[in-house]
Amino acid sequence: MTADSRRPATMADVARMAGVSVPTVSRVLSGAARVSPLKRERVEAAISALSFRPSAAARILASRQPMAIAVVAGDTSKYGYAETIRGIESAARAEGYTVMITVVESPEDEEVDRALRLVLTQAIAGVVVLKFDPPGVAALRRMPPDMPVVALSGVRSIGVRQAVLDEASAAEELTNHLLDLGHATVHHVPVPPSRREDGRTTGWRRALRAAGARVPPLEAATWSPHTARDIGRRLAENPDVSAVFCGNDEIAMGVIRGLADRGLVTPDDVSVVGFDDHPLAALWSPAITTVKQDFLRLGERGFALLMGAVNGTSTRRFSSDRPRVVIRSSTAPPPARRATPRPPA
Amino acid sequence: MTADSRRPATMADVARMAGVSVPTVSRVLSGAARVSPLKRERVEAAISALSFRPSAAARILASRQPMAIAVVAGDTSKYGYAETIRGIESAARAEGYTVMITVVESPEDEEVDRALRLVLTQAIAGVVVLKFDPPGVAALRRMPPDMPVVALSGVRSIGVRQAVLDEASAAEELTNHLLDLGHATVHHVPVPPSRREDGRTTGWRRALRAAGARVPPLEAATWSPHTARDIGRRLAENPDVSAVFCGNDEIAMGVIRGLADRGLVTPDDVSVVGFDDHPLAALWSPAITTVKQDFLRLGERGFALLMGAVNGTSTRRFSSDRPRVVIRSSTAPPPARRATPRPPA
DNA sequence: TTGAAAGCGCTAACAT
DNA sequence: ATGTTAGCGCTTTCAA
Repeated sequence: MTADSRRPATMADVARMAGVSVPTVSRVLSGAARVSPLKRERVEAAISALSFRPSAAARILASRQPMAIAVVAGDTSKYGYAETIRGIESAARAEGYTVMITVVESPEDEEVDRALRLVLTQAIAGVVVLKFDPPGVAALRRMPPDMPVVALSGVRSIGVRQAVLDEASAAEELTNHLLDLGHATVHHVPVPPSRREDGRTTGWRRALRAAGARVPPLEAATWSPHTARDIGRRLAENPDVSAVFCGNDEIAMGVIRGLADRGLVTPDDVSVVGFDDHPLAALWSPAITTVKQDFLRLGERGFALLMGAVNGTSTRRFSSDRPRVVIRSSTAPPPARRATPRPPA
Repeated sequence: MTADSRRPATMADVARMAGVSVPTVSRVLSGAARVSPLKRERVEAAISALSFRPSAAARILASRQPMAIAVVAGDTSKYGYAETIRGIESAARAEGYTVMITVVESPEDEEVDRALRLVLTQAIAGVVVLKFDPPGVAALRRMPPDMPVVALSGVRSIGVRQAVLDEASAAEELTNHLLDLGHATVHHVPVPPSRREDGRTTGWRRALRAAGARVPPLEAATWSPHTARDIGRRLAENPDVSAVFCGNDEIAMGVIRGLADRGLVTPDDVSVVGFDDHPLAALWSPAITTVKQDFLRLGERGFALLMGAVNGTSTRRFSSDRPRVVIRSSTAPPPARRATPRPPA
């Protein structure tokens, strides 16, 4: 008479126990249709007596409405990525959606397809791609055309539904801040490159060109601040360097430290700026002039765009936000004559 | 004759096009049973011609094997959390599992249940709970007993399958390092509290007691390093303070900065240690003495434990790892007489 | 090696 | 307001 207790309870079990039909149980659960108080009560009693939890797979199969979305990203734990994901998750949760995360480790087709297969094999309503790096770009390119997709990134591109942070404009403004202080030019240490030049570098170059300033060669960094420290030491040897625009705040911290290793003080000898407004940027000594990127909102905007596409409630394909320059203590006018670097220990 | 192109292709479409039965298509896809090369080839051709992607919901319904797990956490973007999640995701991906993330914002039953309902309503094989904070503890408590669960945390507790980092032992060792340098006692700024005292605080207290040192009152911090900075300024006023054990590296950075605001130099005037080995801890000035926590491996170990439970391949319920003290430049013997703090500006 | 038949547990359409 | 009837798109017996 009683259901096998090794097997999870089904709606049929609940219906039997409550003396109603299966659809009535479904109605109680969804709250969509009216059910008489008596039956509703009996159903609820049966549900908790049996610890019934509805099967997501069956629900999705019958209703064709997956209540999950996927996020595809080249990384999840670096500051900007983690914050963006947090924004997506919180917006999704507010709408009753769950977020699946899959990392794409490299831009090679094989690796991208393997990661995408994992995701596309799940029951999802759509995908948000973090197009911050080559794996993200590659993943976006290989998404099936019938899947609702939103790309999140720092530069506008064509053809995709996307939410962006206009990094180029902010980078231009930041570079101009340094030029306005009197620096003859601004050196640049970009974040590890996407295939295309990123918005930060584009904005920097645009500002220098517009000001007729010399455009110095790029210094290639990695995501590790320790590499940036080495770069800082190297920049210290170059007397032309009086201002450095770093691709993000962690790189700026490394560069400042590297300059300090050679006896150069920021901002007295060399001004340094970062990007992102990392939570520790304001705490650094000196506090770092940077650009505040609202990654949390980027994630929220991305999710909203995706929902518009999924529900057909909106045909908006684009959402842009302008990051804000935050001036702190790591920038100052260039010194009359820059200190000579202390030789390596 | 041809399938409605508005509707995604199903296995039946593929079977029809390839001139085989539906189960044969299924066999080709799963690779489980042998299929004649000819039919296999025709099936594969049909699959790509129709851009067929199998329905996850249907597969899970029929096979009862969800290829996803859920992660429940009080936060996702703070360093330890993000790294742990990264470890879970990469281990999961290697086994063909996808990871769903849901945040529990507060420990109140209502909020916890709302978040859990979201997760338990999805097709998942099991759950990993990040039991680092009160929401995590609450979530764990309210998980249904029939769901495979693994808890990840810094202290061992009973009854749950869990992977832990033995924070108490490491904290004790770290505190002893300071006592061995000659400090009369060690002040403590814990991370925001779980209901129970965390392992870091426990280890600190244990070391002081064992050494017969005075146990100073706790300084309540928040997750923000700026609060920690205020605490640093306050500690500067107290001449008894010669060594400070901070609950994590970000708090240590704040405290160091706050002490510096009052003219006190680390480690000359006051030694400061952190916890976690945040990527920026080594770059800070001075480089911070801390405890390296391998969150990435914690996540991997947690996933492995969960798989053991899900597949019944292993009955292991516990996995422990001992974090490692990393001595850098923020600790030194106490000064003969500590400098007097510079008055607030 | 292959196909036919029978579900998996739910929702939706329809009838009452 | 409620029950009956049909699927949703797969996997899994079972026969052949």
